[in-house]
Amino acid sequence: MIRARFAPSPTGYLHIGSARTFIFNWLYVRKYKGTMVLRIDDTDVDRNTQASLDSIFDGLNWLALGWDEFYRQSERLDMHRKLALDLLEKGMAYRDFAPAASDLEDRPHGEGQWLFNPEARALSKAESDRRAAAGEPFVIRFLVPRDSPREVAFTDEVYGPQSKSSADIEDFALLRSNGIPTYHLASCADDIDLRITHIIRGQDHLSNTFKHLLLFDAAGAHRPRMAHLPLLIAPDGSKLSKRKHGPVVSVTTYRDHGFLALGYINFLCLLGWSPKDNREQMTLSELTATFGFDGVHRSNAVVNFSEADPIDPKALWLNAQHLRTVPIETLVPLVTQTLESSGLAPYGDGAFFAHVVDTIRSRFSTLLDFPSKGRAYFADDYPIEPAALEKLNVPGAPELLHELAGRIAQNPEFTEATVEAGLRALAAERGVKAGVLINASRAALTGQTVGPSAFAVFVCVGRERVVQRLKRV
RNA sequence: GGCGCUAUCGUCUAACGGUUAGGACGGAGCCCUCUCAAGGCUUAAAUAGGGGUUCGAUUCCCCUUAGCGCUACCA
Repeated sequence: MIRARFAPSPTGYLHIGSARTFIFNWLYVRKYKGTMVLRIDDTDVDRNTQASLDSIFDGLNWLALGWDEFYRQSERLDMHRKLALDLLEKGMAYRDFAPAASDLEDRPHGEGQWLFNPEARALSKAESDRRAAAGEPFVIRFLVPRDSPREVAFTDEVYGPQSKSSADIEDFALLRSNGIPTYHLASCADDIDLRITHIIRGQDHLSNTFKHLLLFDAAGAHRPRMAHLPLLIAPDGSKLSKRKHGPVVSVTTYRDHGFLALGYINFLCLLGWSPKDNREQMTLSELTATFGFDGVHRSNAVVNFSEADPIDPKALWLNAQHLRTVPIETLVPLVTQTLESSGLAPYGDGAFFAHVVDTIRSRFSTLLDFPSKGRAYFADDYPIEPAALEKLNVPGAPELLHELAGRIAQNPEFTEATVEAGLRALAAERGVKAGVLINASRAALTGQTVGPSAFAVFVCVGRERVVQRLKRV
């Protein structure tokens, strides 16, 4: 039974790379009918914020993939501490009474010096106990085997065989002097306790894995399988960061730009993973069925955004593909919601509205296009574009449109076919090219020169409004 | 500095030693057409550099270069 976890820390909003990590975990778990654990890694009390936590849920809820179990590390600190204390007791960890390096420059960079503090390691148990009892602050460090260095090795599901000499691993901290566990301790203790079988996370943790393996071994626990994912980076090759790149890296940016969750998920999956058969647009079940570590890359992928456009063009294209292919009943509520947040509302009954959405979606890319480009279908106060005005200002056009309005009002039938027949007949009678009248109609009905077939537009605008709009030209 | 990871069109990627190095986005052009999309067709665009191994390297090995990660009492 597979158990995987997504473990964000609430120290910034949910960013695009984290979202992809979550998605890959989810896909893998669903594929093998396992359990998805969401765990909030909130051990850094100074940097945790409620806003970050909200942002994580905001993003995750929008993705709507869900999870099976939920935990917060801050509620499990005693269990983490117990592991550190056990290791101390067994002599696999030691107290370091040296004060924390306050800034980067203070950190030892000399030959071999960065690995550990020899004095602290050499401290006798009695002396260590005495100083601790006297109330002197200390940090508990893992005692990395150093006298007889050994190779710490594992096979990463993505990066293959990995190995590092324990001589190159520093005595990392387990428990801070304030009693709060570090990330390494909390993460491993929880992974053990939650019986995590697969750790799927960013490649930035690849080097940390050696430390974690040492911890798993020391605790006498089973090592989970490891799968590291290539990082998502900015066009200039730098790491995605809030400070440097702003909200473009936030998941909610895509939501707020009118993306379908599926479009976004699909796009993210194609960053660092490939189904290898040239498929691009895929449904969630196709992704679930196809996903595997063998298709995951080892090199970082660039999210192609710019200051002018925060959205990767390929993401936009993919979203457009999904926008025109998702089941219409899935799309209708989303469009309704989008219209409502723009102060608009569906026009006509459910079936009519669905027909309109279905007709106009084929040239839209995001949900935001419905209230903007599609405004004329849901409101009477739509703007008339200059190009549309030109179509209306063709000599004789207004009279023809008025006449057309009259005939449509007279005709009991109102379908694409009847409208087309009527319009073409009128054009023929007056010796005008049908195209002129068609284009003028679209301009009058939508204020735009672009859009669906004009006859489809007539039907989507609806008879009443068609007559109104043609007459007021 | 140490350790680790990575390197194919501008971007996402395919090619598990033998291909005219393929697809997609974006760009350019054409077709279709009542407009605009969509769709179809065409086109420009890549194996970081240098050594090996091999009959033959994008592919395997080494070096260089570049990028990234870890090297915190951050995660």
